[in-house]
Amino acid sequence: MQSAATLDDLQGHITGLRDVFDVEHLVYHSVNSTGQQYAALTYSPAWVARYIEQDYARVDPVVQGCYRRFHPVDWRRLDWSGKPAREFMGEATDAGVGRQGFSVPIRGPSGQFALFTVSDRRTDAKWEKYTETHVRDLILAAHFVNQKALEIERGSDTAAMQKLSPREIDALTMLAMGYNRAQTAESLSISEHTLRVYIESARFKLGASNTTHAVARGLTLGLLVV
Amino acid sequence: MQSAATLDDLQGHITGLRDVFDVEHLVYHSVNSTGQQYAALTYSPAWVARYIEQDYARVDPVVQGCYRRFHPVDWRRLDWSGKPAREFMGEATDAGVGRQGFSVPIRGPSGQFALFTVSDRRTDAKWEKYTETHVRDLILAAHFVNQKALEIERGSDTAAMQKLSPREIDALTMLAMGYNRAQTAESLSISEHTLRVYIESARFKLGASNTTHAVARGLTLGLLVV
DNA sequence: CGGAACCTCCCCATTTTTGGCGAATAGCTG
DNA sequence: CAGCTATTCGCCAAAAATGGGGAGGTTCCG
Repeated sequence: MQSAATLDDLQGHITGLRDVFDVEHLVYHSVNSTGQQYAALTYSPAWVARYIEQDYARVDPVVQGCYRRFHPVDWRRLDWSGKPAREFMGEATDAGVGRQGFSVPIRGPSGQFALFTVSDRRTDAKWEKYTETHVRDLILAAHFVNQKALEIERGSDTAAMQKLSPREIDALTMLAMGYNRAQTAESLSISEHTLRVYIESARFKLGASNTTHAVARGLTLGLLVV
Repeated sequence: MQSAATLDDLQGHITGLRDVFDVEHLVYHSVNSTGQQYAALTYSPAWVARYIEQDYARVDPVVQGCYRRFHPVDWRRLDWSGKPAREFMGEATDAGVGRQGFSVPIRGPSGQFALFTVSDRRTDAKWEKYTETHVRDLILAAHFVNQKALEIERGSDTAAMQKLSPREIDALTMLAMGYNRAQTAESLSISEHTLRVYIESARFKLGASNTTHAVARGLTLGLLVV
């Protein structure tokens, strides 16, 4: 695997940027459409292991909050109410994660989602000032790091990217909008059987086992615009 | 509709930024998960009408290319081969769209996708230089404009954002991965009947007419992480 | 403490989707 | 021009999903 070397490069960027940005921790975490995820970060390995083992991503307000948000966000503006979230925060601070944090969500095609985060223990006032003056640079740094990260896996999913024919896209798009076969066929003015051919060829191209899977893959691969 | 006023604001930002960036045309175009789209741009109304009427988004290499790309991209690096693309380019240049262009794709939660574009008629050499020196500012401007754009529709889809229960997410996620009901139920260690309850309640919450629709909505709303 | 939301289990009838056969026309590309 | 892909049509039987009922337990928030 030559990806090991470049993942190290990414880690190098991360630690380098931490010093540049003068923060305690800096994290880049990415999940692509195939579920593969990798991260480069400065947290302790113990905390990372714990986080994965406990599947804390499901609880972590930073992940949950950023996943449905466009703008970069200060951790204080997230929803920390709820028992699991509060417990999580307790453990996190014990593990050395700063109480202050700022995260930039990044989205790519194929449903890729990444998070670029800085965290620290400054006081509220200082942190406020810090984020204000660094938002722009943090956004650009997030783009930069994500770019580097994408270079690691380039080739693997670009090559596998299948193209769908216009009719196949039409078909899957309507199915994704909730139409069933009969309605879709009527809308496209074709026989239901013809529609089946499209669905099946799309399924084949996408390596999907059924219609729902095909639609899901079409969406996450960015082939459909619903 | 009070959105008319703010859409004018957006248009104001666009024309303002065009002068700041010293380009012929500047375009912001956004599509959200519900299919609503709006744009603020400096192209001629005739060209815009033509574009919509002909559904050129399906052909336009800028749209198609950026939709499956993360990085900002120079138009020259896109794939202009293929008959429809070449015809489209001919019409576009006739309509006053510059031959040079640079587009920044922007993605938000809920499947939102927007495109921030500058276009001009500079020579290749000058354009090369121009983009090199302005990438950073263009990225930031794209974020800024998108932020303004999101403010227009804020409230409409934030309020409608339904939460799914953990089990509902589990269920839809596995279905999106291609598992059928039997396999999904087994994976989740529950009876198939129980699984149905989740699927149905998720369908209800999402206003979906069938499983495929529910999965599609879950994905485009950013509720599922496949 | 009481309501709300979540998780879990079951049956029957009907509708919808899928699997497995095959085949013809048109258009673009090498 | 040959070859490939896209588009379009059909039938039958099996498998899967949906609709419409009902019911008991836990957990959490106000």
